Order: sequence, then structure tokens, then C-alpha cells
Amino acid sequence: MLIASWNVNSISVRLPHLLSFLEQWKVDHLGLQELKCTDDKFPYSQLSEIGYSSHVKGEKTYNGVALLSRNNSEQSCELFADVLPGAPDPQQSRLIAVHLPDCDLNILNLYVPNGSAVGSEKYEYKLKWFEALLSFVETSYRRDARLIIMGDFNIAPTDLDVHDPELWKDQVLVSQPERECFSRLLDLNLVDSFRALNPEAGLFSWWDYRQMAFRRNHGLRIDHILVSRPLMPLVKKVWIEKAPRKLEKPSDHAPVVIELDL
DNA sequence: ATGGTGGGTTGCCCA
Repeated sequence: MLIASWNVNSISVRLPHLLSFLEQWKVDHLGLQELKCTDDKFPYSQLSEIGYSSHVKGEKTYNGVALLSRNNSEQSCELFADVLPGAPDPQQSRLIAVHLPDCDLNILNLYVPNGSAVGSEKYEYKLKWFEALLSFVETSYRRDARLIIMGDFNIAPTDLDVHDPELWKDQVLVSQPERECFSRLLDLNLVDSFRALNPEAGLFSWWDYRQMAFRRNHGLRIDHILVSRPLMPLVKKVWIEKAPRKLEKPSDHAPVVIELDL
């Protein structure tokens, strides 16, 4: 089974890239972030034509998340949640969760607030939002559940995930309070699957559009696929698929993909 | 040196 997470930065602009990614990899489940569209503008029919059904939580202009599932897997995929209880502004579409009863798998797809700048109002919002996430995960899932939490976390967990740690020191996406949030989530019996299998430096999932950051590999690893410990023995491979980032008019994020024996 | 690029909506906000 292949599962992936991708911040597409506008699904309408990125639809051609999304369709070719799905045709190439035929992932079973794909979490999308930053749709930047309302539910009624979501491309249900184009995705259905290539065999995907979608659970969507859209929003006008900002945010927006979806979970796509391949139809021929013959597995049902039930919506579990699309609002984060206790979030500072529940109007913002940043979470969608499904349950797959046939393989007893839970998937939670997130778009964590960016935070703008350390000390800003948006930064405080991000930390509060993450507190609500921690409570939601703790109360919604047993510690021994088969759980995958993936998405754009807007947090680079360690300096290994930063192209220039000196330049980024104490900046947003990298600051200690944000990293503590991330590590408290891991404390709920979760593993950063990509890092567990890929210990080397220089591996990133996001590169700024500016100053040829991608060509120079000036990136951060802020998109993650966390798996609960019971799933770790089933993880075969985790990688960042850089090819879509090299296309014309790319998203600034690359997809992260996990292969599981499921 | 406080820039720059891209997306969405609108005369600016957000990443």
C-alpha cells in the first residue's frame, strides 16, 4: 500500500501535476493541503475519471484539505473528522481524518498553521492550534491504534531538516516551541517514518520559490508522515518525490510517500 | 541589503 501527502498550493493550478502524479504512482491514499478552493470547486469529476474518490474540507482562498482514495482497493473509507475540536478558529479547514475498517487503519491529514513569524499573532495561533491537535489525537485514538498522521506540519523537527541551521536559528518553522509541539506529538507513540528510514542530511520537502532555492537545495523538511509504533514493522520505504517540484509552475512542496505492507 | 516568487482576491493577504 502506498500513502502520500502533498501540499499542492492551489488544487486548480496544480491539477495537471496532481493527475500525472496519481497516474504514475497510483497511491492508495493521498492527503492534500492548501487546496485554496471551496468544496463546490473541487475537481471531483476529473479525479473520479482516473479512479479516485475524495473526502474534502475546502475553504475559500486559504487552507483546505482533502483525502483521496483509490477506488479499486475495494476498501471502504469512512470520514472520521473534518474539524479540529478546540481549534482557535474552527472555520479554518486544516484537518481531515478517515478510518479504513477493512485494514483497521486511521489516517489523519493536516495543514498546520504556518505561524508567520516568531512572536506574532499567527505564531500564537499555531501553538494554540497544535495544543488542540494534541488533545484531539490523545482522546480520539488509542495508543496501540494503527494510525498515520501526515501533512504539512510547518515544522522542521531538527537541524538535520534545515539547509542552513545558523540562518534559520529561532525562526518560525524551526523555533524551539514549535519543535516541542512536534516532539510531544511523537510522544503519543508515533514515529517520524521518513527520518527513521533516511538518516542522511540534505533531504527536504519544501523549497522557497525565491532565489532559486530548489536548484540550490535550500530547503526545509516540514512535510511529514508519522506512523504509530504498531505500524513501524510494516513500513518498507519512505521517500520525498522530487520530480513534481522540477516541473513548470510547481507547488513549492514535494510529495512525501510511504510504502507499507498492508 | 529587510529584497525575492507565487497563488488567490482585490486594490492586499498569505505562504
